[in-house]
Amino acid sequence: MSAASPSAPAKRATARERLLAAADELFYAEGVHTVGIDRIIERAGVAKASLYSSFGSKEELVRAYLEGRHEIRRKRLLAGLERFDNPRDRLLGVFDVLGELTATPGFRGCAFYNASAESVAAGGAVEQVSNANRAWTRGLFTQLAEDAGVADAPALADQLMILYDGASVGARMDKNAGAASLARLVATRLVDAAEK
Amino acid sequence: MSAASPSAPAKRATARERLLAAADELFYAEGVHTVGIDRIIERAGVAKASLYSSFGSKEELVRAYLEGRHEIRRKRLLAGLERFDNPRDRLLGVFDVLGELTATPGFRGCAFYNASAESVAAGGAVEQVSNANRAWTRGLFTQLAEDAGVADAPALADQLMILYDGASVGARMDKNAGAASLARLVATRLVDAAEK
DNA sequence: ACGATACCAGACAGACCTGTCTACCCTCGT
DNA sequence: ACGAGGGTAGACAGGTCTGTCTGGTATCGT
Repeated sequence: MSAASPSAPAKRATARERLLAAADELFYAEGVHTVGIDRIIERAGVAKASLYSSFGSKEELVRAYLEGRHEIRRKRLLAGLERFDNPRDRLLGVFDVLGELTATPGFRGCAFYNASAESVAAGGAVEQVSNANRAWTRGLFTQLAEDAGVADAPALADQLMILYDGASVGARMDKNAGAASLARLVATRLVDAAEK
Repeated sequence: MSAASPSAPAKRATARERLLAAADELFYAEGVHTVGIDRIIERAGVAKASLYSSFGSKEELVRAYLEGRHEIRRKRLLAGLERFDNPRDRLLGVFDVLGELTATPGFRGCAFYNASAESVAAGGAVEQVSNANRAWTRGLFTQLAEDAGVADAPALADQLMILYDGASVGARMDKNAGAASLARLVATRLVDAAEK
């Protein structure tokens, strides 16, 4: 644990990277508010001064954590959608990717909603990144719906957002990884009805 | 309970009641973790000792807060459904009641999910009450679906749960009170498909 | 009248929180 | 060779948190 990576020739990750990795794990698993600075620097094996020289404050670390989550999510979704070879499957494929995500062991719901539920500040970092993340998702649904030849793509996107959010909540609260495939089923009907 | 009228000679609410009322407002508006004991006793106009003699710990106060929310929700839903005179409208009416709720000024999402997002303890009070609340909701959907003559009522209930959760999340995160009526629209299709 | 009960006000302990600061160390690029 | 930058270790300040405890007050049933 304290030793460097066994075979990696590369230098040890920078303090900022280790900090971000530790924050990602702890914040997501236990909540932004519950996890203190000390826990993070301990896991990262980093001095407290490094945290503050890298991020400036806890809130900025939280922002960086959420921005990282957003980026990862974006990449995973886009990469996961590549396996489908037609627009309709790509649109519904969002729910397949969600299904894989909710089935992973550490799944604990949407990082943005969770952070938002804890945050006090109205226009703070959490809200900003959350809004950006949701706008991106809505845009993705809209684009995929358009590609699939749906007449009113934004309207369908709004419906799919509800299903997506609902499946995420269901998977977390009921510990039911099947929620996403159920949402996919419903989504299929909506897409069928909206197509053509 | 028709509450104490402002001019009534009735005695002041008991310390426990005022505590619970203060906890309900503050915990829901700002989060369980963010709001400290001192804030609650100040708003309730109560001594700290009264809180601890009434509830024993903050966690038990949180449990009482959520149990109160569950009870209120149960009553509002059942009362709100009485206006409908046929089973199908009652089933869909759940989304009408949700729509009214999400349109109220202080709406901040599902109290149970919010508390759960903040809580650390795996089998703690929050999880217990949340599970009971979700089980009740699922049972309500199932019963109403059965009343409406749906063949596989539990299956439809699971789908409606996703829509319900999704609308709640959408209303909170996007500050969009229209999410519930959109969910109702989708629910209508599902019910139509499931009927007979 | 009297004791029980419920309550209020606030000091206090001990833990934990964020954020700052000093002091030292190690490894680069030049 | 050497200085700068990035990093470590940890003390410290000033708050806030939960929970306990003492002591005083008001209202009730009997």
